[in-house]
Amino acid sequence: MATIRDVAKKANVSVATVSRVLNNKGYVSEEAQKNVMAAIESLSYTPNSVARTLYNKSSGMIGLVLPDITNPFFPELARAVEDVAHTYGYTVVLCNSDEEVAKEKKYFDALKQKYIDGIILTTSSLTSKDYDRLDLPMVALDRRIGDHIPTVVSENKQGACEATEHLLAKGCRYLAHLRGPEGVKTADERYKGFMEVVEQHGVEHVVLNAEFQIDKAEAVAQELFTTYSQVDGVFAGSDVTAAGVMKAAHTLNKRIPADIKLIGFDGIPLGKMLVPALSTVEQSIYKMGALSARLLIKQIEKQPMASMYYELPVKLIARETT
Amino acid sequence: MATIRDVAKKANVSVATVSRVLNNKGYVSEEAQKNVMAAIESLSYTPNSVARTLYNKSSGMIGLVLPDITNPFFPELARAVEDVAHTYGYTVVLCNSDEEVAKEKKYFDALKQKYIDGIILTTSSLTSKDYDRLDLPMVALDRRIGDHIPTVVSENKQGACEATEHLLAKGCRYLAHLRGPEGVKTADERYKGFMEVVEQHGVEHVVLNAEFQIDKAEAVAQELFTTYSQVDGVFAGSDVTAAGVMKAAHTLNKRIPADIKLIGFDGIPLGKMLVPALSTVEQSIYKMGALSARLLIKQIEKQPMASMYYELPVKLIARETT
DNA sequence: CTGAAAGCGCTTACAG
DNA sequence: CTGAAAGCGCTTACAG
Repeated sequence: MATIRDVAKKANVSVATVSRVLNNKGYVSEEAQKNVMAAIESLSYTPNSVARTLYNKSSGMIGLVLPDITNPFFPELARAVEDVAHTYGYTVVLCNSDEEVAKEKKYFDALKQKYIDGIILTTSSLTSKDYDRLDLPMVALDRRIGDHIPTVVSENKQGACEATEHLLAKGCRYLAHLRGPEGVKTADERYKGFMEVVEQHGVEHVVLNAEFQIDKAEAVAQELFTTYSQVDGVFAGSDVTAAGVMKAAHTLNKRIPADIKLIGFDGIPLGKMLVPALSTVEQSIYKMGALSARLLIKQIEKQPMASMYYELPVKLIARETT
Repeated sequence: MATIRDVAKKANVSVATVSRVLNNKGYVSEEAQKNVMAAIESLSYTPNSVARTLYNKSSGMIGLVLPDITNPFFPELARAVEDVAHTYGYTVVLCNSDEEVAKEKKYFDALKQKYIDGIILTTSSLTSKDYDRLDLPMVALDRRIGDHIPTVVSENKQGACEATEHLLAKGCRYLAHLRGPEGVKTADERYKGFMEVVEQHGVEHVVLNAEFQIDKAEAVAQELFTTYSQVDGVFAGSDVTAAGVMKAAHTLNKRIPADIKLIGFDGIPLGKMLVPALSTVEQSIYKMGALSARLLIKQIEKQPMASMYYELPVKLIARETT
């Protein structure tokens, strides 16, 4: 591959002026400019980005740290991040942390070493201080890490309220909520929304923990339907959880929506594929990812951010399970 | 961050000997070694990988180019690639090409610029020559690009034969195949397997193109069930296709498996979540990804490869739809 | 407007 | 066994 030296030689100028035209910085005579352009063209030269990175301490790469790309919530998020990054000329490094502290730290070290420009976090295994120590532009996506880190989440509580109201509107009188893991902010918010509505309406209810996992959800739902046979409406903490509920209902010969109404949360593609199609509270997953990427790039490029905290609206989608 | 200079100063040696202990290369006296180690420790020094990359022309990064991470076949593949890469100390750059020539080329330029060490391709928009010109270690995953590029695929034809035989064994007498896009090797192979079995058994059949897309599959299946009401067995070219078939059956009040038996292909998590659970031909997706990554790293590190072509076995999983 | 030089943080012949 | 020096391919003060 041609280097800046080759171009300089061919254009009969110094490497400094080649660099100047490359970066559009400093004075360059029209003639020099023309010669350099021609030389670049004829050598089909492209500047070596590693050399640039070494000097500038900026790599044009951003890290996307998530628990597991295999979880159906993340591919769309990753896609959005990558799309935005790509249009702004950034490259995305993918990191599956499995929420393990050691793995996350190892990734951070490696990324920092590579002069990564910033990181989007959908995990929060480490403490707020650990993240601060990184001293890197960051965005917290679907998580909250601290007030000083720009954050993008959905209106989880609001969505949970709407889902619960929806079940009541459909005539349910005994509600169950299969919540996500305690301590995970999104799960906690959804739980709060559910509780607020059932308490306000004084409706009977039961809450069980399904950890956002399908197998766990299926097992918990089996138990639920056996122990609380009066339950006629289920708010699942996620669409994957809801899929588990549907399997359990099927095994126990409970009909959805005839015997039990069911609504999920997330709006992942899965919901549409299920039969009957799953009612859900749809998050703007792509928008969340795209916004995070834009916020990160703004930080990197030292542009002002309008706000440090974005809560994106959710949308109730009534399909066939309610 | 501390540099090699700082370490050298602190250890009272030259940067050359620090580099020697860092790389475990060349002679270093025990004492020097000890001093350097201590200095590294006390400064918590880690070598700057960008500087290393610049000199070595090797970045420790590999590119994963796929059409769209949002397609449920790819997350597990990406996860496997990332896991293996990570254990060997490599970092993965994610690229969604949408099968667009221009995008793919742009990615390649950017990756090459960054001294990427190798690329795993699950796309094949460009010509074989374009790939050769890259002059980079490569592996073709779930695609075939050329004989000189190591390739990892599944036994697609064999799996299709088994799926078709399975439908026949379950008593089906009029089979339909909803195939994937023509020209895509995996889809073609599955089609061939289907045809081989139906012709051999002289069983009535019809083939329609569903492009591996759920909406398309649903529409095509609706048409299928209306036009060919005798069809009692469907081999869907992918699990996503099968999900579309299930939706169409539901709308038209065809019962699965009572009226129509259905089997998919891929073994993605979706299949287990459907009700009834989807019978399918399971590919070892994770293994394919892991093997590709290992093959790529072998090439990068100039180790011998046992073979240029790997066809991994598939497994028929009879669940509730047959 | 332009070039020589130093520097980004490493590695590796080359002498000694 | 060790260090001074050149070089990987850029960028940017600094003189002129």
